[in-house]
Amino acid sequence: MACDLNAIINQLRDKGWRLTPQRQMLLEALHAAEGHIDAETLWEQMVRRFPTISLSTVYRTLESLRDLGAATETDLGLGRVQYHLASHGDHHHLLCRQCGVVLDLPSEELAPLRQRLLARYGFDLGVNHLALRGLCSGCR
Amino acid sequence: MACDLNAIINQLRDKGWRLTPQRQMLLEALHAAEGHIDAETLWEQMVRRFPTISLSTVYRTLESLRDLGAATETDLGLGRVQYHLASHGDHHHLLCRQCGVVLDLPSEELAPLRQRLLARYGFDLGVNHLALRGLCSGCR
DNA sequence: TTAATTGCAAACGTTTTGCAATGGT
DNA sequence: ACCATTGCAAAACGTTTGCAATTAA
Repeated sequence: MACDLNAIINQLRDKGWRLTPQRQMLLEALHAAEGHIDAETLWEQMVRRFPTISLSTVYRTLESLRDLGAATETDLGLGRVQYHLASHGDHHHLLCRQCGVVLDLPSEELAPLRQRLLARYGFDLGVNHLALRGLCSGCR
Repeated sequence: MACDLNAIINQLRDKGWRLTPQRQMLLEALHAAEGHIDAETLWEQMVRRFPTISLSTVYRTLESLRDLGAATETDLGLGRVQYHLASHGDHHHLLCRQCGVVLDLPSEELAPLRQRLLARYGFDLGVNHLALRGLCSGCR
């Protein structure tokens, strides 16, 4: 909610961020998305209320949010890279190859796999961003 | 080996495929790659022996091999989509976010996770193509 | 005041497409 | 001979960048 966003904004300000109307609106739209959203869709939503905002500003703002740790970037292998607020927490994605729906999967669900990959392959699986493709319950 | 490739070629021919020199060479190069390779790298290898081959032919041939089930397409979230022969078998990919190395992971390693996702989310995880990002043993 | 940020337009890298010419079957 | 396939050039796509103008601090 609002307090959530204000906390994020204050953190960003502490890191020297300038809060422009464009950035404020982008944060609101990103928060309202309540999940992953791509740069162009975000821009389409913002341009309705702020007709002069440019797509490059959206891209640059998302990049900067990512660098500051406030947003997370996920390439699900669809055409466009997805973003969400880091405050949404670590999670992976279940991606239906039929209908395209994207479900969030809590990080903990992959704990056993992480342990196994570490023990057997010395591979330290990331706790975020994974795109697991398959068929959702509706499409099976 | 050769018999492997010939079997594939015969299968494709049965489906009405025309075996052009370009296609034969692409299949050889794809086989020689012994793993994932992207369209442009494939083209760079082929153009040395066949200077007039075009990149669009490589793309179109890979697309057609994919549609016929002879090749598998994997978007690892790197810039370029990767391909390998379907005869290489089902497997997933461990992708190091540091050094970029890609390790193959047998499908069976994900069997427990598949069962769990099916039971808990009704989600039928695919047996192929998964890109699991993390850190390889060398980079940890 | 001044350095960060913006909008625009142009560039980028990968992939796709239209079309006339070529070549397997 | 026929139609799938090819090479070329151009377009499409998502994304990044250079630059002069603007603006939050």
